[in-house]
Amino acid sequence: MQKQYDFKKQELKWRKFWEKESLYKFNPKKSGKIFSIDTDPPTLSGKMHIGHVSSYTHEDIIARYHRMKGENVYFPFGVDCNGLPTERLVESINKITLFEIGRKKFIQLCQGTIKKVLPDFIAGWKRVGMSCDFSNVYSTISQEVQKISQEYFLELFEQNRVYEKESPTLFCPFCQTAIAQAEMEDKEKQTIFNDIEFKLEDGNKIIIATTRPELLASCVAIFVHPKDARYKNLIGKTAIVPIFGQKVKIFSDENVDKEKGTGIVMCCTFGDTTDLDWYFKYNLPLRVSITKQGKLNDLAGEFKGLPIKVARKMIIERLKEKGLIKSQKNINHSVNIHERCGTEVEIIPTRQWFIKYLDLKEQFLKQSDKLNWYPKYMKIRLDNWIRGLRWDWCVSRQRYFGIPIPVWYCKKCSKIILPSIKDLPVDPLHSKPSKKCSCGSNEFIPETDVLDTWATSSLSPQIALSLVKDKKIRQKIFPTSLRPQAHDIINFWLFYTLSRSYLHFKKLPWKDVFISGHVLDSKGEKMSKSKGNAVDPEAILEKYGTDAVRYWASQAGMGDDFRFNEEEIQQGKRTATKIWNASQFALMHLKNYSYKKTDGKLLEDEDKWIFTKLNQTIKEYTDRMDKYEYPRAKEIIDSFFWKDFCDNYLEIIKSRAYEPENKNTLKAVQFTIYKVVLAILKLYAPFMPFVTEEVYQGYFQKTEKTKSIHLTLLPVIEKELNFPKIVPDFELVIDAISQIRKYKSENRLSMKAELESVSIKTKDKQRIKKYLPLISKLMSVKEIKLV
RNA sequence: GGGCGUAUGGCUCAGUUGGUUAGAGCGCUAUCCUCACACGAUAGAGGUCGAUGGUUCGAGUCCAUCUACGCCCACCA
Repeated sequence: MQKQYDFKKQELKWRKFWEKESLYKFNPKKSGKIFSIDTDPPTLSGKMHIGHVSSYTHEDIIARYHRMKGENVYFPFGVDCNGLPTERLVESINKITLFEIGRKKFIQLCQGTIKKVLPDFIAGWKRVGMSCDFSNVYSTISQEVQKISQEYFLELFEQNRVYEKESPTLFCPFCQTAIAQAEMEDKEKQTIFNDIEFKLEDGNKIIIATTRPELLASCVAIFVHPKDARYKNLIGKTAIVPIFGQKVKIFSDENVDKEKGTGIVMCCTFGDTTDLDWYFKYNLPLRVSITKQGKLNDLAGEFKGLPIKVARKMIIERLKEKGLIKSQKNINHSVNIHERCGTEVEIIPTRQWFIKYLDLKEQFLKQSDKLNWYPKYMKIRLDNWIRGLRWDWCVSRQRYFGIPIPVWYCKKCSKIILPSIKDLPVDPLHSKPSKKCSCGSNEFIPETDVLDTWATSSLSPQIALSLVKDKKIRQKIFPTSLRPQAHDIINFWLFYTLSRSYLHFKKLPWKDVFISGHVLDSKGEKMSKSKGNAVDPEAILEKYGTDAVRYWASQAGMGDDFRFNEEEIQQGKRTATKIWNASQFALMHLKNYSYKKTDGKLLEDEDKWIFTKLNQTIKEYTDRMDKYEYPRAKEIIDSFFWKDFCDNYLEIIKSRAYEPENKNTLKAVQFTIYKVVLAILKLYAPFMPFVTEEVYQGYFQKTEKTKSIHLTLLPVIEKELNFPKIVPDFELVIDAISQIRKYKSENRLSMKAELESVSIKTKDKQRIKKYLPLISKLMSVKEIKLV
């Protein structure tokens, strides 16, 4: 008999089988409650990482569980091919830059490259055993999705929720695009804190500390703290900015930190978000001295054209020449960088499109209240984020590869022209409005900006829905039952989807939200390519098999970051092997058995005991799974399978199975094995879909008829097979066996060594009596004395 | 600075509404090649539950304070 379960062969075999049979294809006609999942479309990147493996395993376990509960599971799959990450990928694969080949060619290249890499990319998700409907994968850049995204954009336009405005915007000079608040990250950087001397009109001098002297040309005001005794007399006076000479007023504001620098701060348009606040609060003049390219402009006079960092050096040099730098020190401070490229973010007034939602904070908070959060405490993160919002949602990006903003401007009267819905999707660059402008002009300027990726992925429930043709079913799918996602994008994807759903439907997009954590390295540190501690999922899957890796992943509870742990994967592999081995052994005794329900009446006490234990297991397992507590459910089935079934039940019934005293006792064993093994396989199936399928197909499929274990229903508690009274009696038996095992172990005897006589302690001499023959046979003891 | 979370044997984690000797797996030690499985079995050693104080007849489990770590947000002149 084969002693090793060959996972490699089996996993490939069953993956092919599932795909060929369209096992997970959504069937709108199937009866039963619909369980719909707003699957997170992974961002198209070269390869999946280990974090994907874990979070997608989590949602797949949930999906498989609900499918086996008899629900009609809608589990779509999509890939986010939109925007900057794809541009970057395409550039690196093709070893070109978009500037070299131009917009039109670049977009074509993107589309071509996506086609090429997508199948391999998706294959990763198939490999981890995802039970999505892969027959109908969406891409966020497809024509269909473009239509959806543009249509909802137009809807917001009609609601007066979309506007365009020249406004100070978070801008990435490297990516050449506006970005959203959520796209910023902090980074500690070393810089120089310069104490610079300013002259006052009255001839006095003040010292201002700044890390950004290159912005002197943009200085529009100076601030001190209203309660700073040192500078009370400065308030209201006028200072002269060195080098550039503009005169600026000195104000007082609570936001000034007295302890920082000299306690006097210059306000530039714009150095940071505080400057922005002051700009609006005190209605300060606008003096922009840096360009979108991150260079100084005309306002900077002789420094014009210099990149920010170079200009900083030059201006410091100039100040030094003039003796205006009083001191310098190195400090570490954190700056806002663009999370996609690491460039320091600037605030530059540009014309952008916004979705107006700042007025809806209260409503969003209410929506958050109504949502079922798993785990509960993640809600606070969203609420904090909503409360802290300061900007409307900037949805325009000055990028090439994305969904175009469906807008033209009349060349003559500048009016905004929208396409009609039936013409969507449109690319204003390559098409024209179907009608003349109301002013009579037939010439238009196309909008060249594209939509922010999140403006589209925030419609993921609608996108997923669009794959289903039947309208009635669509109504049942939305709001979806579940949104699974990781905690790092609560402020992005979760928030944006929730807000879009409110704007368009005044509804929650989902009933439940399930948040999963991150995978850390074995030391508990974040994995990253630069650190070199990232684990390659492919190598791990290759080494241990998918079931084993899923076993590891399923130890992470909701919301918890957890460590990569190769030992736990090994444990998963052992479990898969044990399932396979125990099944082979158990099923060996069913060779000439055909399952009959009436055999359930022939049960002996150990059979009744294992059935009762099974029922307890089913109950606890189901309770946990319903609350998305799959790690506990896994432990429950582990313990039942390994301890109760393998270590005890199978040992106890061996003699009955090998040398039965009569037909009935054998039938009872066979009946029990049949039902319990099948139940174990089913309970493990959401976690370890491959090995359970292998065993099911090798035996049970013939009798159960269902095409795959993954389409079967979970075992339920059968009243006629529940004998709670047996359990305490049998605990005595297990205890007695354990005592004899201990005696043999301590005396270095083999477990099969024969003993003349042994004494065991028991709580209840009367009740254990009837089991003494069983114990003595199992443990090869001639006489058992009760103490 | 605001918020959230976590701290239980060497490691990874359970411990539900406070109640008798704190659990599991891995690792470790010893024994057993027991006719499914040595990726196995049996047994054993090993924690007083981050710290301090409090509530209580009784606290890992509630309260307060503190410490360490992680994350989110703000600041970052």
